[in-house]
Amino acid sequence: MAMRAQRIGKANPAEDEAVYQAVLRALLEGKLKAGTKLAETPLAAIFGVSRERIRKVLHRLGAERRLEMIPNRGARVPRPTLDDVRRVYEAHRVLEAGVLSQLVLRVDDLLLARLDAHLAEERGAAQRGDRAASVRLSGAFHVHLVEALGNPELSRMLADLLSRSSVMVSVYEPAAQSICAVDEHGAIVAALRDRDLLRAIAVSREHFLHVEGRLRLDADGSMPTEDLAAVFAERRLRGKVRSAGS
Amino acid sequence: MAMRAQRIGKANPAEDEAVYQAVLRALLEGKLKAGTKLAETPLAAIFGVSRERIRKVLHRLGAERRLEMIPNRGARVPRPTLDDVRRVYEAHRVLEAGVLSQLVLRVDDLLLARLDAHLAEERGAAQRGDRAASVRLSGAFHVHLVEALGNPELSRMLADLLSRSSVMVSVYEPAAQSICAVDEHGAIVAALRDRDLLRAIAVSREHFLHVEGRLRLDADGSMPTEDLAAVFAERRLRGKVRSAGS
DNA sequence: GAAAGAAAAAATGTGCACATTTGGCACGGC
DNA sequence: GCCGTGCCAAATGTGCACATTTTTTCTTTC
Repeated sequence: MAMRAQRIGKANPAEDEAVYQAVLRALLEGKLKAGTKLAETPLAAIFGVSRERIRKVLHRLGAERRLEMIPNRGARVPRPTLDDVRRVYEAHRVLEAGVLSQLVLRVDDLLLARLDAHLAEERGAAQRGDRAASVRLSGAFHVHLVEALGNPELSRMLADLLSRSSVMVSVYEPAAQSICAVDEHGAIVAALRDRDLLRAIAVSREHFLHVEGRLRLDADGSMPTEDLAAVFAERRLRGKVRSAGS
Repeated sequence: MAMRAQRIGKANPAEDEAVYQAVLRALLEGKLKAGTKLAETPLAAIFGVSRERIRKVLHRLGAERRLEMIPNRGARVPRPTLDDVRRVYEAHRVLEAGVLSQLVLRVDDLLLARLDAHLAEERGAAQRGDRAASVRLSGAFHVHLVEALGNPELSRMLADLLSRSSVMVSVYEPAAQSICAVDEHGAIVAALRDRDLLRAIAVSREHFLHVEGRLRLDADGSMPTEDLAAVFAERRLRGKVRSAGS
């Protein structure tokens, strides 16, 4: 050893993931407003990692359609149109209808019991007025439905749609994050219990249309950019910003 | 100038896509058998491009789940288990059920006419004994169904599943590529014409189960590797293999 | 004064050199 | 004879320097 002083940031296999998670969480939490430019150099300075690492993460997020990549022009937080959001919602609706059609063939008491337990949790959170838990559980209900099929492909497809729609919703539903009504979830479970596929699909469809109906275009004029350093302030890696040239 | 001799291949924006398409087509055509190691250095030599470019393409294919990436160990053509294939088929089945549930609400004469025309094409190909056309049209039927919804999200999800399943099928259904029976497709259209969702879903489900039933595990012992240079022989870029260090 | 052009600045894309990790192979001990 | 240990070769991962493209800004001209 003693061959080299200190290597600032070589071979840190977990760093990619850390940066990825940081940006992703900022996106999911709505900290990054639509239209924000995510330049490589500033981000590298903010996180204290090399530009190549930022670059890799940005392209990965672009491949996942979470960022809009334009060749030679970098990454931006997408500014979805209302139609874009509707399409994602419709995809979710269609996927859930398919899931129900499969699920109705294999409902058993165990599954129904689990769903009932989840509904109870949701009701509890709603009665407590715990908004954060309500939002979380509300999304989790649909995840539960898919995972009951035990098909990773389908679970991943839904997770993709969910995370993208939650990002989009932050544009169009600024203050009040969408909460699915517990009763509507209960109606889906009830239809499943009766093995009534047509009713389950109809209820699920109504449910989604109900949520979609709440979307508003008003927040479209949200400020396009902001201060990136502030957004990632507490997420910076390595404590300091690297010797940083100067 | 004269600062540097000749820059072999800098700034060739279409090269990424060319390599990507070449590897992807080799995968779809079954030229690359399951388990084949795709090392960066040999591929770079074969295509006559830099290793970074190969690297980027390989990682992209990995993100699309078309290659299996293991950190520090490179890329391999995935060796799907029979369960993996079944899961992809099930996902396709579930997605189509959802599509039908949406489609049944908006069938019109134009859509029915288009589907009928497609069925006629399929029958024609079958009667002519044109196997290649049959396979192509058979897959296209399901694409038609999704695209009737006009939702790019859903179309992309299906395209992903289709391309992955066709790769997988090449492992488990070596000689006879799966051809959907035209009659079964016709039954789906008939159910749509009657606006009978339950029947449409049931028929579609039967159809997929029928195709799945044909899968065989026999080809699992397919030779794990092969000669990469031969596979990509006609796809090489730049004619020659680069001045190559000397 | 405004529009068009050119030069400069900034940001993205790429090849290369090198670090790191992995896998194989030989050697030696039990 | 077999297993553990340690080196060696090969393949992957990463930072950096530089090329290219884009954007900004300053200058010039009508």
